[in-house]
Parts: sequence; structure tokens; C-alpha cells
Amino acid sequence: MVSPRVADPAIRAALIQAAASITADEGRHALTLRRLAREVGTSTMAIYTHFGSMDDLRREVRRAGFANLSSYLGSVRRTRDPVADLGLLGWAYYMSATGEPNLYRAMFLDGPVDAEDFGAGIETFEQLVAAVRRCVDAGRFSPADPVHLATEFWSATHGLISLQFANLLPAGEAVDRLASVSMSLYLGYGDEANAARRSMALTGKRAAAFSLEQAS
Amino acid sequence: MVSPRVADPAIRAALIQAAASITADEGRHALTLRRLAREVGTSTMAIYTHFGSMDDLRREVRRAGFANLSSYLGSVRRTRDPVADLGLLGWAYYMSATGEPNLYRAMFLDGPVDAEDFGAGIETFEQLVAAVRRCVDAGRFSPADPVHLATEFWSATHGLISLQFANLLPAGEAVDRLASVSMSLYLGYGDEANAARRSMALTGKRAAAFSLEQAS
DNA sequence: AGTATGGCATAGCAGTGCTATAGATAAGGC
DNA sequence: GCCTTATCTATAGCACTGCTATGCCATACT
Repeated sequence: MVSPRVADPAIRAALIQAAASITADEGRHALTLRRLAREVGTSTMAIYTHFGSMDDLRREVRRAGFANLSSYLGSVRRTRDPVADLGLLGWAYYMSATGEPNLYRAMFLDGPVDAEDFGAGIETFEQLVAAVRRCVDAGRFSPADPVHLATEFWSATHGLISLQFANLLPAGEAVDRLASVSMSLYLGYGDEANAARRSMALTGKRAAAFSLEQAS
Repeated sequence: MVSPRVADPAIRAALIQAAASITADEGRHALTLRRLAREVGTSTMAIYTHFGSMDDLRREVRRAGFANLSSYLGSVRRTRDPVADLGLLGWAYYMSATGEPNLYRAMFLDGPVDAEDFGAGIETFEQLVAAVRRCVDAGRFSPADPVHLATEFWSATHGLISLQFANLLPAGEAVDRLASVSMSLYLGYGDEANAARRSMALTGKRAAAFSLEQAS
């Protein structure tokens, strides 16, 4: 039995890269079979041998996006102030989404997400739950199920982002609500909230440093 | 000067109706120019004389969706318990979205919304703000800007709905978070929250009655 | 009644995702 | 070294998409 010719993994990687780039720059409508083949310098059939269909290619783009988001959020350092850590996590999520809106759309808004592709995303959510848990354990949050709180935090952030994408919220307004909603969720408007809001102010300073670190 | 033949408004209405129906039943991909013309029993050109393009037709479908959502939420009766009213408002919004997920997608998730189309939606938001304001004025909520609170309420609800659509939240979980997040937003986890949660329980009973009323 | 204005039908355009078929290419056996 | 063979890639064509140029014809005014 002879081993036949194998598909070139470099072509596969170039296809994913180019597809992600086109999607990010011009949106999902700009990503067409023939254009992608032309830009990578191959034929349209290569896309079918490597992925099977355009939908499967798009799925691979989403997968890369989830992995990228996961490593981006994973680079948020943990400090001794868990509330400030959580604030920075939400801020980083927002920045990642609005920095590449078309990719975020493709990942979360364009259709259902199948579980296996979201693998890296699940780790990200676990990380969020852990950050919330640290706040609860440190007595900085009113006691509640960290999974529930993390889900609500995620929903509110995701909701603000997608309303901003729909042109129903100006960007500045979304950022303001982001900071406010996360604190309201966990603390209400009582006295303890003030300490939390001081932590949120810290988030602003750390956010600037985080951006510089990511840019380098 | 002679007045020429005028476009038939019945055809226009039938086109919008059929387009909305196809979109709701089978999603945005199912709505094609030729199929729509075939189902309505006209030619493809009629769509261009009435709307100009498929994108403009889709815009008209969204517009109808916003008007429909507005009248649906407008039928929520106001009672003497403003917190229960607000809870029912959020519940009705969730039910409307999940009842016709493809239409909600087309309205809020598929792309930017231009302001004039959202006209009826703006009224809905004003109505939400008013409901929040009644809660604040009645001393049932901690004092805060009703516009901000309404925005956060909307974001959280919209976020839960779109995460559910993306298969990232089971439906039951989304409903549970919806009830929890709205109360957390306004009240935190303090003592006052309990009275609010009793109002939320009322919401459940009124929701059943509301559904029956809508169905008839 | 005659006319001209504009809605509607037909046919064709370039583009889409996808596939059947033919050709190029690389790995293993001798 | 070559030849065989399996598999990848290229070409051409399918039915479909949104859109438009063109001509027919119904309608409302003179």
C-alpha cells in the first residue's frame, strides 16, 4: 500500500488566516469562495479538500477567534484586589470585541455556536467564574452563586456590546454602563459598593498599562 | 400632465407580510428575491419598484417587527405594583424575542439599526424608562438615573436572549438569570430586595394571564 | 377617445456555493 | 532509477443569488 500525496498544511493555515483577515476587515459578506482562493493563490477546490464547505471554513475562523480571545483574557494578571481584577477582565473583553467587531459578530452573533468550537471559550468562562469566586470569598461581594453572577456579568457585557454594534448605544455610553452594571450586579447601591467603585477606578489605570503591554 | 398608473399598495403589503413570514419561519437565508415573488404571485421587478432593493425590503420587515414589538409591550397593563409591572415588561420582551427568534435576529442582531426604522422601538424604550422611574419614585428602587437603569435592564435582557440564541445558555437558565439580574440591578442583595422578589413572584401569575389575553 | 406615464413581466448579466471530471504530484515498492 | 497508485488541485459547469435593461400594457388625465 502506498501513501498518497498529503494536503499542504501551509495552505490550510493561509486560508484560515486570509479568511479571518477578510472577515475582520470587511465583514462576513466580503468572504466569498472565489475571492479567498484568489487571494491565497490557490484554486477553489483547495478550500473543499481542507474544510469541506464554506460553512466549515467559517467555523474554523470562529474557532481561531475563540482561542485568540481566550489567550487575550488569559493575559490579564491577577492582583490582590479581586474586584479590580474582575473589572479589568470585563474591560478587556469589551476592548477585544469592539477592536474587531466583525470577528466578534462572526463568533457570537451570526448563528449558533457548537460546543466543541467553543472549547477555548469555556475555559474563558471558567476563568471568569473563578474571578467572581475570589470576590465572593474575599467578602467583597454579597454572597451568591459565582456561576450565576458570572453568567449575569457576561450577559450584561455581551448585551452592551451587541447593542452598540446595532447602533442602539453610543460607544461611550456602553462603556459607562459596563462599569456601572457590573458593580450594580454584585453590590447594589449600598455602602459596600463604594469600596468596589474605588477598585473600579483602579481598573482604569491598569487598563492603560494592559493596553500598552498588549501592543508591544 | 397626466397621472400614471400607481403602484398597488396591496402588493406592497403582501410582499412585506410574506417576507416577514418566510424570515420568521425559516430564517434570513430562506428569504430570496425569486421565491418571494413566486409566493406572492408577482414578478421580481415588483419588489424593486416597491422597495428598491432586497436590503430595503428587509428593512421594512424590521420596521414591522419594531412596530409589532412596541404594540405587544404596550399591551402590558400598569398596576399599583411598579416593580411587578417592570418584571412583566421584561418577561414580555423575552417571550416576544424567543417566540419568533428569527425575527428578533433580523431586528437586533443581523446588522446596524438605523434610527428612523427604530421609531417604534424608541417609544418602547421610553416606556421602559417610565416603568423604571415609577419604581424609583415609589421608593421601591435605590435612587439612580432611570435612563441608566433602563439601559442596563435592556442590555442584560438582550444579552441573555442573544446568548441563548447562540446556544451558549439553555432557555431555562436564561429565564432564571433574567429574573435575578433585573432585581440585582436595582436592589442588590439587601433587605429591600425581598419585597421586590415578592413582586417578581406576582409577575409569574400575571404572565400566565397576559399570555392568555394575547392568545385570544 | 387618445395619450403618455409608470407599474409589471421577461430575459439576461455577473456573481455565489458547490461538484464532476480530468490532470498534476508526491510517496512507496521494486 | 522507474512505475504504480492514491490523493490533492485545477477547470468547467451546475443551479442559484441579487440586480437591471427592455418592452408591454393598464391606468388616469386631457
